[in-house]
Amino acid sequence: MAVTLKDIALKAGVSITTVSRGLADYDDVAAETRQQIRQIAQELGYRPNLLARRLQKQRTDTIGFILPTFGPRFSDPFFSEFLAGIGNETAVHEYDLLVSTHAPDSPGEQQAYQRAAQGGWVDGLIVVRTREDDARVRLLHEHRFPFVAFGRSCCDLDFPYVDEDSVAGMRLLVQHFVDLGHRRIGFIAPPDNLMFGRLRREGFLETMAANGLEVAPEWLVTGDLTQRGGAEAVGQLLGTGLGVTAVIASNDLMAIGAINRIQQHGLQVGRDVALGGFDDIPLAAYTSPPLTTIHQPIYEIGRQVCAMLIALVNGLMPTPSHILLEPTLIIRESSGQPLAPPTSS
Amino acid sequence: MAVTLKDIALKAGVSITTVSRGLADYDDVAAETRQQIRQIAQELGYRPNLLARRLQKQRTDTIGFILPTFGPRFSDPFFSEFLAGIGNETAVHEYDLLVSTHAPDSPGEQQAYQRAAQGGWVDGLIVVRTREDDARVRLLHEHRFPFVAFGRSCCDLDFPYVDEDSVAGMRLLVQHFVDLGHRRIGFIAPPDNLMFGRLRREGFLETMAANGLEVAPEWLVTGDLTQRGGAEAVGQLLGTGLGVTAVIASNDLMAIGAINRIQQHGLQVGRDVALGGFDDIPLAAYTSPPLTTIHQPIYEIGRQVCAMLIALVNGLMPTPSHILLEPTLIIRESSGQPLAPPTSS
DNA sequence: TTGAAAGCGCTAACAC
DNA sequence: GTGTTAGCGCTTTCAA
Repeated sequence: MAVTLKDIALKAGVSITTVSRGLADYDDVAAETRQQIRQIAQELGYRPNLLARRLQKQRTDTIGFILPTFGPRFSDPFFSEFLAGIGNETAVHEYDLLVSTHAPDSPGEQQAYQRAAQGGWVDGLIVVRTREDDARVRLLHEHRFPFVAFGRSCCDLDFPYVDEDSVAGMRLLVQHFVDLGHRRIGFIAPPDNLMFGRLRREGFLETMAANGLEVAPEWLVTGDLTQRGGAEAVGQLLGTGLGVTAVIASNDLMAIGAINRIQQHGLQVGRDVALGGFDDIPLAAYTSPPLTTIHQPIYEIGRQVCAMLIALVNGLMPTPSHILLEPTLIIRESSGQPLAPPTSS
Repeated sequence: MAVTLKDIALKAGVSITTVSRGLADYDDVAAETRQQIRQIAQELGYRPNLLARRLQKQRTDTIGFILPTFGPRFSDPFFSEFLAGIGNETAVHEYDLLVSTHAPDSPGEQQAYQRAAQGGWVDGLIVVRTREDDARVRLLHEHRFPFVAFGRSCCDLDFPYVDEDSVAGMRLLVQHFVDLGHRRIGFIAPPDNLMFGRLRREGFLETMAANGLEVAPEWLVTGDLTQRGGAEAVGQLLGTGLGVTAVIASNDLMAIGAINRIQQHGLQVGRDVALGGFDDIPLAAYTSPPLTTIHQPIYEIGRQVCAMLIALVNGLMPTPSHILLEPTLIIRESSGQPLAPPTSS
């Protein structure tokens, strides 16, 4: 079927070894022979069998990315942006990228990481959406399998990561709303087991406290990071007449869901309710009203994580190996105008 | 390093073959031996080396997906949705998914397909965004390499595909605007070399003609399918005072860019200008105003294409092998209310 | 400068 | 039931 070294060797009347060396630009093969070998390889349309080569070389030039997905789909623009970063970086280094999806903390996920770490068909892994105590991180660390994480985790372990400073980001966002005059601010929190979930929640509470503001327990609702989750959460926040004047969603996707639901309540985002998101996904600028949010260079993070990993599998410990990015506040219309000072009634 | 069959064989005092068979549940190995083998494998934490297995079996249980990207990134929600479909389907069949990105019609792309078709490290390929005369399709067809396309192409070749009926979709959309009373309709066309580009354009022109409506050449602007492209195109359409009352963007991403630009012109989408998109990406329902568009079950298409491909690499010609999906019209607010009949001045 | 031989880790035909 | 042998396609000592 496919053309192999053997075919070329036969046709050229030399040994397989020589062909191999000729094509690999070894310096110890006669220029003439090399010439001829190349010629024939060209004619026959030879392509090396990568599996064979990889088996022999014991490296795959492939990195793996196992996407944690809730539910049957992972159509999260955040990941799509992140994946773009990884994908382009792998391309630059002529690596392949193996993608698969598994529900977080599922047996399937566990197994996938096992397979990856020991099956020898990827050289390294990218771990995203770290959990507070992350079995994946522990597993890979234990096997000394190369990986780079987006997000911190398991604080007792040392491993390379890139992370955004969630606490700082949330501080910017909350302070923005406080400065606009808001005192009663609702928070759509991420699931608590996610590392960034805990940090964003902390950032929120911390900044509220720093401003001497109370947070009633009912103002804190957890959402599942999807649009639907955001809609439901904001529904809870609005439905019961809690009287919050602003809502912070802990990611843009939930914020987008929230916009929709708020409008269904007959309210206008940015006028009746101020709203903020987090991530600055590409579409955040195109919602209506455009979303005030915290910018993360998602694409860039993907690129960087991937570059670090490739360095790592090549035996170079990337420096620095712990990167913490400073987020920035992007003010758009969803956060509205400064509130009139409350009438003293 | 990694535990191999040999290690187990040594420890169990049997041959490598027996171990292999024991673990593979062959029926011709003594229950007792099998028991012991499994036991030891377990203890040692054995994981089969997939490369070796694949090299031997001459199949990789991996399918490839080469994403055509303009520019350095591919953060297109359409693809992210599509990828979700593929990803989940591969998972169901326990296949791996290899993803890479290349600029359309670039040498890199060409090479990637060559490698894939002959490098033996994927069993089949998914081709998307078919071009009218598609080098990729020709190449794969020529090599008899298994692939399934999303989109038709090269009409002289027979290959399995799933496609949406672009002409029918555009007909629905245009007719909707005509029925609302619009007569001067601008069109943001897709690049013409894309198969669906030609078809959507045809659908537009055809339906306009069927309604006896002129299309001034200036009402046709080509965009590059991105938000920015949509914004620029609509800018052209509005800036020169062409007086179109409605604009149809040939995909949602451009429509979203258009919304933005229209607002910058001080106009309101759905009131001053009617706007339509195409694809119904998940965010189309969340723009402001929500987007009237043509629905394609993107996730489902991804799933289906992938399922067909997996059937194909397993030697089953999928039936039917040509699927044409009927799109549906989703009316949201961006297309606005019926126009008042023009005053007869 | 070239070839023979071994081996990467696994599976499978064939013998015993 | 189990072992021997061969081989997937390639790279890489080691001799010639």
